[in-house]
Amino acid sequence: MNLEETIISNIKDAFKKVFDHELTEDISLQPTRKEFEGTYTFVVFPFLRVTRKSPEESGAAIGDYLKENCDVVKDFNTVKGFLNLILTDNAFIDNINDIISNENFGTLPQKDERFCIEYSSPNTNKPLHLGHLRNNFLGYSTANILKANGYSVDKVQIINDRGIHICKSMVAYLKFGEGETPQSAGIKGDHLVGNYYVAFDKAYKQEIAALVADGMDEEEAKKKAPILLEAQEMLKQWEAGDKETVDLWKKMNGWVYEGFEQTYDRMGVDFDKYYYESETYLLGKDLVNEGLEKGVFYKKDDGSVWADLNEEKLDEKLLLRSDGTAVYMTQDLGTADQRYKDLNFDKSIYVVGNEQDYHFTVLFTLLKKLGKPFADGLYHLSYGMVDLPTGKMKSREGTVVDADDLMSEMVDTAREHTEELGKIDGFDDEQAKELYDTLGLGALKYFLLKVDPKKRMLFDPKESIEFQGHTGPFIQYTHARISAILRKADQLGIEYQKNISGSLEISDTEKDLIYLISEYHNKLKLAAEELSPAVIANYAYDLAKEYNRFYAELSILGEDDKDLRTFRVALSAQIARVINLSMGLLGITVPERM
RNA sequence: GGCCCCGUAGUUCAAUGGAUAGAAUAGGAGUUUCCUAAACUCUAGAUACAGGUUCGAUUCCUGUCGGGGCCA
Repeated sequence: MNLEETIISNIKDAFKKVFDHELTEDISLQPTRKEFEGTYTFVVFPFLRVTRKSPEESGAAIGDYLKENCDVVKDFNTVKGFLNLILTDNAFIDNINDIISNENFGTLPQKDERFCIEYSSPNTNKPLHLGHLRNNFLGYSTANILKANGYSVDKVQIINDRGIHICKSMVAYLKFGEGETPQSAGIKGDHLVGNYYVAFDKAYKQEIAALVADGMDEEEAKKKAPILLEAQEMLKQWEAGDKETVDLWKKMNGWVYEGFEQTYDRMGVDFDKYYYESETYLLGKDLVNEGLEKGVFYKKDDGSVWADLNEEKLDEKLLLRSDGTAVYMTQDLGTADQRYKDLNFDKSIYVVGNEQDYHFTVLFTLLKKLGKPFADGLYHLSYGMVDLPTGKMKSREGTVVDADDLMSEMVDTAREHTEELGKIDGFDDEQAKELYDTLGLGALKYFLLKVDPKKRMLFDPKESIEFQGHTGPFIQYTHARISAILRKADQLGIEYQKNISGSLEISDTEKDLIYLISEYHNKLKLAAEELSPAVIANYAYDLAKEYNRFYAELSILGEDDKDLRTFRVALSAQIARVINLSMGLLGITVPERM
């Protein structure tokens, strides 16, 4: 039982003994605000009906009981209905000792629950951009958080590798490509294919303009432009399995996948299983038939199939066109079913932008109506868009921030910054390069993960990514500082990995630090409940900030009292450990030196 | 038009219904014979508006205004 649980249990006893009342509801403690003395605060307002006394008297009665009966409570004060508990120094020492000796600290007991998490899920007609970075970092980090909570996790992505968009790139490549390859052009495959997608759009627009100039109505021109007709024809060829078309499709997608792999590698994300739409786009029709048989879907006179979701206030939804072709929803129904068969998950999380809120609400509702056993375990991790100062990113307007470019810029900035500060003494070239990667990507990941996923956020290319203040590098710097201390402590032969002994007088800042470390598991649980890496990101910042204050306030290696010196080194080591754990959950590495 | 999300310092972000709304950044003032100043300390500055529920509302409810998204 940890400190908080001990106190809660004693508070329950207090209610029993002092007020003769058995508390059935869960009670929780809050951290005491800085301006008051104490570590934990118990809010008594909600229990006044039980105590039948004033807030102050109620708090004092419980405080008296705890002071008398609870070993860890040294004293208390009450302000209005807030009971602030002051703990004994030993309580803190015991607490830090528990953590030092706990090899599994940072990992919660294994649970018998299996998660599937889908993220990234790109199209193969263009490279990854800033929005994908938020998506990937969120998905990857959330998977880490779930694993640390003791769940089994399968990371999957579904690649949108078919359809009219890829045919557009293919048509443009045939027209303008002249046999170019990523090797011959010297650019990544995903970028190369993306260029042809852009080339298609350009040619398409020119053709529309020409047709309109000849007197055609614009709407009609958009449908009749020859290059578009070619792309549509190519899609038919592809669906018919035409060898030449399929070969070209495989070749170009192969280039894209190579490019993507490089990007994922640099991002530091990975997947356990890949799904391809070309293999799943026909799934789902069986489910539609199943729905018809069960009477939850219906057929219109023209043969199209619909679901009536008016009861759920969601309108009517098309599931099969009159010609029998599927829509996205059909496919997603089939994919969900398939994935359940493959992975046997209890919970399945889709990391997809909030512009698709409606789509997923409908999807989950349909699966429930079909009586699928897994439907209740589906969850849409709906994250907000990343806005630029100019507004939303639009590929047509060239306002997309490319993922590869951005990562490179971040690493360059890290290098410039580090050189300016003259901090590369003693680094060889390879180490320096590694450090720039660590810092540049750390800054980027932290920036994108520190914000509540649900909220839209602003990315200002010029000002957003800083290396000072509430940033990844600030936390990384704290870790580097501690590492330096530990290196010296090793030289001095200080044994800081052992439990602390002796009676020590510890400062408020040190108590705050121990309190923060002891909160780690709570934060880990909270982050999993809310599927929010931001919880961890902000926690890591609080911890680093508090440590830097401690570092400035007190001398660690220079402390004369040997026991106190060992304690401070040991505390530092545990802070470094928790920083490492937290940042690891975010997919951010922390350097030993910087 | 219908539905959904969001409005917090100049700016970017915090705050399970709890105390005097926290940080960062930009602004002002300081700290280096001492463990890494990518740091620390001090200072000034915000809940869009109007009601309601509550002992207590940034948080919950209603309306208004503003921003974004989805469906046609």
